[in-house]
Amino acid sequence: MSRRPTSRDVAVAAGVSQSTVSIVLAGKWQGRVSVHTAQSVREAATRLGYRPNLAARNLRLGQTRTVLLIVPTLANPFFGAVYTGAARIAAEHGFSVVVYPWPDGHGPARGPFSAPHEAIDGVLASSMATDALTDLVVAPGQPGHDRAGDMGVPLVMLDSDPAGTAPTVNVDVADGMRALVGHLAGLGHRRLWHLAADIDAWTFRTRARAVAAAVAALPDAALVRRAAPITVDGARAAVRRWLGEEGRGADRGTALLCDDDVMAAGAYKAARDAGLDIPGDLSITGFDDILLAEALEPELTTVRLPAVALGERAMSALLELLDQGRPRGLSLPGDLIVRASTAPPRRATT
Amino acid sequence: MSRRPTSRDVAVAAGVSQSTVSIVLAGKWQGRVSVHTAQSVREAATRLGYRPNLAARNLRLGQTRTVLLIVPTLANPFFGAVYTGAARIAAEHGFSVVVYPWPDGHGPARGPFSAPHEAIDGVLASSMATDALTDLVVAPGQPGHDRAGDMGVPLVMLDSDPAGTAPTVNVDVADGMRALVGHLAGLGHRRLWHLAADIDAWTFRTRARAVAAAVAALPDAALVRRAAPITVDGARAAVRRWLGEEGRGADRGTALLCDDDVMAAGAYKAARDAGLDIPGDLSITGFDDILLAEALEPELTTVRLPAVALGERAMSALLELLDQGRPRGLSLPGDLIVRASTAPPRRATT
DNA sequence: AAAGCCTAGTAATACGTATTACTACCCATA
DNA sequence: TATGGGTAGTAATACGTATTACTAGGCTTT
Repeated sequence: MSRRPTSRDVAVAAGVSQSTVSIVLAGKWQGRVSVHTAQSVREAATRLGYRPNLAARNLRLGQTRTVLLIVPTLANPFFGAVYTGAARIAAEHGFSVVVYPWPDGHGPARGPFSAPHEAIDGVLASSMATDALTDLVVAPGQPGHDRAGDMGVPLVMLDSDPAGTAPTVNVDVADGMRALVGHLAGLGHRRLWHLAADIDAWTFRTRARAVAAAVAALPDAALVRRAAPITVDGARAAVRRWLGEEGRGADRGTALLCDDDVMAAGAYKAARDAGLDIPGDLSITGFDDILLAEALEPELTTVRLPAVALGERAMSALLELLDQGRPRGLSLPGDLIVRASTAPPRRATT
Repeated sequence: MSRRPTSRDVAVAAGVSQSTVSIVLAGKWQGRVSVHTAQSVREAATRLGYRPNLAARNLRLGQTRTVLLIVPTLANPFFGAVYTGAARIAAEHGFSVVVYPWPDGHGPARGPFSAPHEAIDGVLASSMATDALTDLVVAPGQPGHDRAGDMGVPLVMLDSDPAGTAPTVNVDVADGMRALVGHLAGLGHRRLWHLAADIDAWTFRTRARAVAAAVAALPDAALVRRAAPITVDGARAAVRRWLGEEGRGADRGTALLCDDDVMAAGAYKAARDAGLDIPGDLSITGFDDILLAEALEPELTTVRLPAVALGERAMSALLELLDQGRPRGLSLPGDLIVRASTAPPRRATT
């Protein structure tokens, strides 16, 4: 018999009923089964190499104790840190976390959604476009599509629009951007460029608005924004064009705020290609503080996001949600990390 | 009734039996159900917002059409690329891939293994220590522990020891290292250092052996090896000590081979700390060709691993295994990518 | 008209587990 | 001897699906 052993096989081997096996292996046999019998059941289970069938258990219990963490990409280690935090809290409560990289990055789903999102008890979704999330929870075109989170499994969103129906655990990206602008302004920069991610997600919209507001609040400061893909090459090409078109005049920005560290790496390349010194000719800032930030030369001034804490708090919120609670959304602060990629502009513009 | 609707609810709503619902929604109703009835079943399902319970389906079918990809870490984007390849092939066959970052990196498990590895049809495991894999498939101390892959779910290993019982899909890391040594030797280097990962996994043992053999085959060449953690800081500290102890004499290596790109980033830092020019005073090489390699300044000479292809081939092998086939292990070549971090040694040592 | 076939479904069942309700037995007490 | 209570288990059941075997009724063929 090469068939995988079931609890009934164990029962036969131990000379007891299947119920007894279940009770013993669940550890709930105190006062219901004799020590001797319990021992022989465990022995039989070990001997047969029995492991419970999770599909059956899930069906019976109506839960899987598994949570799906949806991330836009695995190319950015930021989400690995989010996972770490979520997994730690989950483990404390007997839950597992499994990662599902969204097929289309930050964007909405194209084609059928194939993730096993029904065999799970809840979903954590990070930094996704809004459309993607409603598609996730309820198939488009079906009733409830406008009520994401009311149907399907409980959902907690990370780094997403707090105005949605699902609880959100956020990084205060607006404050982070304000800190960067404040830092640059303090150094004397007045002509700022913002290289924005070309993704319609809350987190990026918020960054753009925060930068605009912060610069607007400065006297005699100017801001120009351009969009680019969140890749080294995409950012590099965008900045190269930018410098080619406007780089000659006195109009050129003296500081470049990038929407994330990966884009900053591309900006470094483009600046070097154009013969600009960093930070002498151009100060550059990132966002996230991933590994890359410190590896760049000069080391990148950026905002460190509490990725691990983000994962922890999100998981806690989801557990509360599973427990019929009503978690409040919250927002964690980031930290301005000043390194070597920012300096006073060589020639003051005031 | 806020209970989630079942196929029986749909049946009642459509005025048919549950079997009919199941048949219609599975799309197998050709010639068994009238067009009119099929239509009303689908309409009822949509109206109720019915979605099948996967636990029940999995139990009934005895399969989940889900594969677990176990990776040592999400901090290294290499594994994101492996995922991409695996997911593509899986999707073509109606499978989903879910990622499980091993709690202890490349190493064996500590404490109970909490991954949902039973609710899946197969496992892909990448770059893990051997002990970790046997623990995964069969709990330690149980029969079959020495026959990983014979019990439990089918397993395909990536970047792992081909001598194991599970089929392996590998990168030819030995050839990659030989190419790097050959490149450096061609530039005139004779005193080589190898900064090795302090992990007891096949992939790193193989790299070390390949470097040793390649250097041994060179006339009048010398090699020194040290181990370090696979982190920027770990590598940086190791190289700092190394340069401090041996860096003064003529004994110092003129080229430093690092076991992966992340370690190379740490080596950059240490070299800069010591006032060494790269590649003038010290050539440095990496391995993997992750994003970081091109972002470093100077850009890193490394070996590009076909991560996406690796994931694709591994998934294909697993599907074959699930189909009762006997896939042969295979090994994909890497590509030497020469960038700016390697150059002839400033003063020849011969 | 009898026999067979096609159409359009349905009833019954099994997957493997966890749990609830029950029972048989033994012993102590009245 | 009857009653009650504790001990050590077991029988039965439900979770929701997919599938197999079956049936009722109408139609065609000989």
